[in-house]
Amino acid sequence: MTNTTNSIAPNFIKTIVEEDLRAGKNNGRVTTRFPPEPNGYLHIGHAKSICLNFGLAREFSGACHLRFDDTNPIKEDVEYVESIKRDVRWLGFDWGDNLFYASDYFERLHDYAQELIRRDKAYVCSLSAEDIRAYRGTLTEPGRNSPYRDRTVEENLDLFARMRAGEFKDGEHVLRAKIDMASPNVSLRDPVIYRIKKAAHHRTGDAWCIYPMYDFAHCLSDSIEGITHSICTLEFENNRPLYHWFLDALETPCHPEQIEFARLNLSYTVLSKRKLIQLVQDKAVSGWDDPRMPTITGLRRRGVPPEALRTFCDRIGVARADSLVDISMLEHCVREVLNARAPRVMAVLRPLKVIISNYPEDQIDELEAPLHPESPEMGTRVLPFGRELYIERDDFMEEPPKKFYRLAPGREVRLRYGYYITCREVIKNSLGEVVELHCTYDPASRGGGTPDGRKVKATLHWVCAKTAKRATVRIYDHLFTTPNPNEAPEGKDFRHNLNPNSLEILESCLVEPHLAAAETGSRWQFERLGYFSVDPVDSTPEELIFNRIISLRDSWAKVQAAEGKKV
RNA sequence: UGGGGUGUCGCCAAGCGGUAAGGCACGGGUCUUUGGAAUCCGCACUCGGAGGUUCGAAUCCUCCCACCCCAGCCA
Repeated sequence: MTNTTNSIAPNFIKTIVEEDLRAGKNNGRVTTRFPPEPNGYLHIGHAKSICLNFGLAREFSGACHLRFDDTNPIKEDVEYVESIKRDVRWLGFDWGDNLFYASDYFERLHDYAQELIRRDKAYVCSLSAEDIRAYRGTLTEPGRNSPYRDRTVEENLDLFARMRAGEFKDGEHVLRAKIDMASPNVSLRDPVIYRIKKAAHHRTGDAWCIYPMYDFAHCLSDSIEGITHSICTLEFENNRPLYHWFLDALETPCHPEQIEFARLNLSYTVLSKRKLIQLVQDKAVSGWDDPRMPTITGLRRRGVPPEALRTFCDRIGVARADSLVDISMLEHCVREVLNARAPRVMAVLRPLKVIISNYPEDQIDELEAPLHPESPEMGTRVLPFGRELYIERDDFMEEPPKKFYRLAPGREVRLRYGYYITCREVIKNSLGEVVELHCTYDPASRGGGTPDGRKVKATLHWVCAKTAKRATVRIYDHLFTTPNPNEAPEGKDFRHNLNPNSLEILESCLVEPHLAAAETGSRWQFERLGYFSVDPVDSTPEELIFNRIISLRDSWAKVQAAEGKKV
């Protein structure tokens, strides 16, 4: 079940940490960091990294820093830093006092850059962006040295100072590390480490007009913070030699180890900030917190409990092979925690009126029903029963196929925690549509049992017409129709695979009165249907709006699908 | 076609020379006042392929194949 041992599942990174500890490395200290760039909202792929980094720190009594990698002011914004902090906290992790920003190190980073110049390991290059690209060579051909590569230390120092002073326009000069233009690893071909960007930074304002690049800032920030294990995703593997090059070229507080793992891919969705931001901008979704989004904020609004995300991250493991995790794995984790915790109530999404013809006109029977049959300590609620009820349209069929064992003409079923009813008459409108059922009930079956012990095949959920409350229910489906949305036909992109039916809004739902007091964000199981939560943004006590978090497993749907296939 | 990686069940993933864990999915049984839950059973003679080393190989060696990453003044 749930991982209560406070330890993360074994994986190769944990093994490395354990070996380092055994070898006495870093004086037995473990310090990790989660280093997001504040240029978008966090998604479930980040949750994997958060659980790994914070989980490691927790397990080995170390620390995990939250550090914003804010070296590109053009893309970044405080809105994102606030959302990231909120999401990490919501996931259940605490960075304590260890909240940092790469921008806090700008002065020190600048000093390191000057030192690199003094050691003749960096130079100011005045090639245009296009020329730098041309000089870099290709994957199969080496690059050529920049004509500015041999500037003197003094000249470089002077030029770099003037870059900082704002004497040049964007792109006029850059500072480059002097490494090897012939390296088969392209990232070592004199990478740019500082560029001029006359842009206001969300934290440093206009104090700077030169900003460090990732490769330079990241390893040094790690070192400044005393990080022991710098965990990142596989696409940074080519940058690892560079990570070490800077730390070896300078005198730094410590030399962390960079370890890469495979990023998460989830079926039927996309996990890339670029693509997610596109969905938001295109208005394909209502925003970053649209309950269909794989963002942390979207999942939270949907009603997914943070614990489900944690167990999910634990179960998918951490490895180096590219993979596409089946979304059913996530769905299983969500159902697992909700099954244990969500109180049970009844709601009818597509109502069909039922008249109990032998039930007294104005009588309301107040039944008592458990909020969770397997956890009696969760208490009970009062369930009113009257002459006029509503059941789910799908629970009645005039001409039932063999495997359908719900209500049908002449058939007897149980109303959950209510009575046994038998369908006597089907009322239709002029179009031939079923609009009402006349049934009779067995007064001896109150509560759902019967003295003679006779069995019924089905138990239906229902709601009492007189006391039910109207509600809107939003049914969510996968955002994309294909397991890997990135595989689109020629000339199309991932948006081609968007599911046009990912949201269905049902506005004439009826819920039992107990739900009238449902709190914002509270999660419920609507019996036989699924788990639902009160939408934190749009729901009001007068106008209840529920989000379907996830359906219940539905073996009847499987039967139908199988029958459909046979035909 | 340079360099760096990865290939174990439909999907994740353990395994690190001693004869293939676990989870999801799937199929079946039991139980059931949710066609839910719970529970039981089944589900890789085989580890990308071909050779080789060894008493013994998913694990070691050789070659081959497939896929991913890298040519931002993004991270």
